[in-house]
Amino acid sequence: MIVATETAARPSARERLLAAADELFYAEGVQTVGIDRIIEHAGVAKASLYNTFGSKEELVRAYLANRRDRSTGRISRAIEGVQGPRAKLLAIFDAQAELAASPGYRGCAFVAASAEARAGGCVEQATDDYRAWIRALFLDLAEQAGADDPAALGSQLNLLYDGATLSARMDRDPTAPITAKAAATALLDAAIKPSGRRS
Amino acid sequence: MIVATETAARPSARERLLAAADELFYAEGVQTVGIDRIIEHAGVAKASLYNTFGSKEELVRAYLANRRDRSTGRISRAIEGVQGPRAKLLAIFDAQAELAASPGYRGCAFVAASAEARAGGCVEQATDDYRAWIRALFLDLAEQAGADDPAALGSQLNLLYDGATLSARMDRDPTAPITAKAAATALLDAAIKPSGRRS
DNA sequence: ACGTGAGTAGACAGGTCTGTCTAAACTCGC
DNA sequence: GCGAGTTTAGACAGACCTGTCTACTCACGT
Repeated sequence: MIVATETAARPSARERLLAAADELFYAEGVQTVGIDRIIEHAGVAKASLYNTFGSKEELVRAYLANRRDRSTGRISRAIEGVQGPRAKLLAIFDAQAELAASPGYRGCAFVAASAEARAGGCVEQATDDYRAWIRALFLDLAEQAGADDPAALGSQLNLLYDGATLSARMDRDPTAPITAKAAATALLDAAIKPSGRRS
Repeated sequence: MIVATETAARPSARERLLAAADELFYAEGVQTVGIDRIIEHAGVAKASLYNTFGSKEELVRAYLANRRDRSTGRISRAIEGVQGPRAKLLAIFDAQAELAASPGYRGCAFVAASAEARAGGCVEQATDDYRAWIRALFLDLAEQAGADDPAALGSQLNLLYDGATLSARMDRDPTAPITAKAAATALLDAAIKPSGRRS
C-alpha cells in the first residue's frame, strides 16, 4: 500500500483537482463547468482525473462531501465555544453572517447542485445527508433550550436559516443572516417560557 | 398587422411552445432541457420556435415572465378577499402551502433558473424583478399592520417565506409553509404592540 | 544503469447542443 | 382553382461535452 506523499510539499493531483473543482463548481455550477476547465485550472492531465476519480460524477460527489465536511465543521466550531443552547442557536446565525459576507459567497452549494442535478442522483443523497445534520442540530439545541415544542422551534429556526441562505444568494444581501438572527431571537423569546431564572 | 387567432380554438404555436417550456423547464431545469425536447413536446417544428422567439434565451425569458405573472397573480388573488393586513400576511403562507402541496411542485422556478444561469444574464434580471415585488408586498403589509419596525418585520416574514420555499423543495416537505406560518404568527404578535383594540 | 509507475499532452470517438437552411405541405382569402 | 405566406420535417454546420487511448517524460528505489 502506497500512502506516502499524502501531505507532501506540493499538493497531490487529487488535492489540486478537488481544490479546482471546489472553486469552479461552486462559482459557476456543476453542470456548466466542464472537465477541460477543471483540469486546466488544476494543472493536471485529463488522464489523471479519470485515474483518480473515474468519472465526473464521482468528482462531483467528492466535491459535495468536501463541502459538507467543511460546512458542518465550520458550524460546529462556531458553537463549541459558546455557553448555553440559546446562545449556541444564535451563534449559528453569526457564523452564517460571517460566511455570507465573505468574498465569493454564492449561497449554499447543495441548493445550487440540487437545482442542476436530476432527481434521485448522487447529488440528492449528499444533499439529504447535509440537511439532516443541520435539522438534527437545530432540534437538539431547541430541546436543550427547554422549548415548549422543540420540534416546532427547531423547524422554525431552520426555516429562518434556509431563508437567510436563499436571500443572501438571490438578493446578494449579506445582511440576511442578521435579519434572521433578529427573528430567531423573537421566536426564542416566544417559545421558551422562563422557568424560574430570567435571561 | 395580423393579430388574429390570438385565443382561437386550438392554441397557437407560441402558446404551445410556452406551455411546453413551462412544463419541461420547471420539471428538469432550464439548462438540462434542450430545444429538441421542447419542440417535440409542443408538437411544432424547430423553425417555428426560432421564428417566434429567435433564441433559446428569449424562450427562457418568456418562460420566466410567464412564471412571474402567474406567481404574483396567485398571491394577489389569495390575499384580495382577506380583510386586514395581518390576515393578508398569513394568507400568503396559506397560498404557499396550497402550492407546495400540489403535484409536481419543485420549488421556486427563479431559484432553480438562477442556480443554472450565469450571473448578469437575463435570468438574474427577471429574478430581481420577481423578488422585488414580493419584498415590496411584505413591506407594504407590515406597514399597514402597524409594526413598530415595518422594514424589519417585512424582511423577517420574507425570510420565512423564502425558507419555506427552499425547505419544501430540498426536503420534499409540503408542510414547510405551515411551519413558516406558525413562526410568522409569533413574529407578528411580537412586532405589533396592540394599540387599543385587541385581536 | 534500469525498470516501474505515475503524470503529461493531446488526438480522437461518439454524443449532444444551438441555430440555420432547404424543400415540401398546408391554410386561407379571393 | 390559385397564389402568398406560414408551418413542417429534417439535414446540416459548428461548437462543446465526457471519456478513452497512445506515446512521451520524469522521478525514484534498487
